[in-house]
Amino acid sequence: MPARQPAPVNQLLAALPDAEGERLREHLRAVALNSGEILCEPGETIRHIYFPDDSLVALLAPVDGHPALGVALVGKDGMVGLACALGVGDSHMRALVQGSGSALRIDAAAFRRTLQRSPCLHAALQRYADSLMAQIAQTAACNRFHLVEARLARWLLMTRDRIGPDRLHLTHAFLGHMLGVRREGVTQSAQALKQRGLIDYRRGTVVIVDGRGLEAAACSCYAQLGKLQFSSTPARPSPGRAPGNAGNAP
Amino acid sequence: MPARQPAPVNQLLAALPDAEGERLREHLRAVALNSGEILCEPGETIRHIYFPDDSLVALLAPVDGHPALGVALVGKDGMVGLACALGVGDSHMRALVQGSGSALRIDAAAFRRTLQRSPCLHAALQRYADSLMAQIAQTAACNRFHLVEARLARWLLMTRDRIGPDRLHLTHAFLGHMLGVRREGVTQSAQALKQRGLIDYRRGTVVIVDGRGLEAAACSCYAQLGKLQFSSTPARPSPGRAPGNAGNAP
DNA sequence: GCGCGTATGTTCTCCAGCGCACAGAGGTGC
DNA sequence: GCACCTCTGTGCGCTGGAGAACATACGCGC
Repeated sequence: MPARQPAPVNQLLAALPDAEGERLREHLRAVALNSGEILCEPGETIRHIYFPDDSLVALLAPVDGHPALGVALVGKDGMVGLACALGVGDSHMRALVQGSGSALRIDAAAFRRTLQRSPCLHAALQRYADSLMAQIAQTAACNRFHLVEARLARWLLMTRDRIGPDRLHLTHAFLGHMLGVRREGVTQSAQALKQRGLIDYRRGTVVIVDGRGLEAAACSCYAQLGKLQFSSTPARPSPGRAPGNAGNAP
Repeated sequence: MPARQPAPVNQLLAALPDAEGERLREHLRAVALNSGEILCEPGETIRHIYFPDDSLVALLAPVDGHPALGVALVGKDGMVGLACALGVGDSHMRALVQGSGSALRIDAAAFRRTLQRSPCLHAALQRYADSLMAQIAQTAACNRFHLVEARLARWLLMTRDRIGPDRLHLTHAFLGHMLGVRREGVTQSAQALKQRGLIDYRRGTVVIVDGRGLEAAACSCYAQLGKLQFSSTPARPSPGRAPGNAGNAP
């Protein structure tokens, strides 16, 4: 079947009025992001802003000894380098490509200049900042209270929601880093989900078999965030709020 | 001894130029906040914005069964109701008063109107949003990796940094809610810190005896955030970055 | 179709923190 | 000074996940 046909385009950009969109697009350039690539390190000055299309970027919080913990996912619903939009030059987090794909990139300086003349973009990014904060806060609580299995299910669903297809390219070790647990813990939880027929996997690929079932296995944080995430960045400037899961029909 | 003498005033407001400050102050009204009071519930529309002076507000992330987890502290360095400043009407978090004291309050609608004519305030709030996000992300990682004792030390230090005096009014049970652990766990960790002469406590009051020692007992997240927190909202527009612990001399 | 690197499976011990139940010990109000 | 309530101390057994050390299995490249 032909994947990636619906031309997944970044929702923040898609929602812009023509004039602003045009102005921004002059500086945007399509780039390919490869899984494992690091776009930004904590403490580093932000040089580029990324608007993912079908790529997926994880935001990681650094901790002394440990490998950094995944606190948020940025896909076509968001952007990487938000701090720059908020007037802060340095990033506080590591931005790591979790899913290969394309994104639109813009130089930080050009972005800042353009942003000053783009009230709609500015407003959208502020709303996005709010939703990202909610996502991070929820993740904080989730990491504290929920078991690995539920958190794994949540992360898989969040990944799928942002890239589209049910086939994800992820290893257990990678997921372990995101969730802040050992690789073995991921393997065990994944096995449990597999045995229940919710997912399948094999050497670096995870397939979501039963999305509804996986949602049931995930912690309540998933439903909680689903609501927030999509209502804050509606693709169309229509009045009503979009329902939680749009475009994820089997 | 006369506490609260140095007239602690909210730093976000103090940094405003006269014109903007004046305009905002017309709508601000001093209110007393009492420990345990809830200023905002998740999902609720934000009605008032608070700029704490010597009061202290904790932001909590809600989770299904559990009591909500503390993800950030807002004192004289910040504001409660940030979502409103970002153009979002509803809060995603619970705002719970952790330390009694005074704050300046403004009606959400009036705040929004004033904000449109206050570029400096607007810029400051965007930077604050960024720093708050960093704080929440760090807390997420901290909760995942660090032991209760270190996290307790961090929370106490963060509390002190925002209210000034070394005497904090907190029960073990309350701290347990903030840290997402049992009250007994707090008791044990607090005992350990007490035996090492770092803190003392007794029936709802914690005293920081050895601040430097407590910093050593806290996890690296404290130092990490100290840098971020205070550099992003400097009280004076002087060039250099403020060092981590300013104004906490005994 | 062979070999090697990477991904996954398995087992064991250890421990921080949970849940529960109850025992003091300060304060407050009458 | 008595009753009462809230805060703190302590002792269980239990378990999710950490750490570590392997065994297997898949698949790419040559």
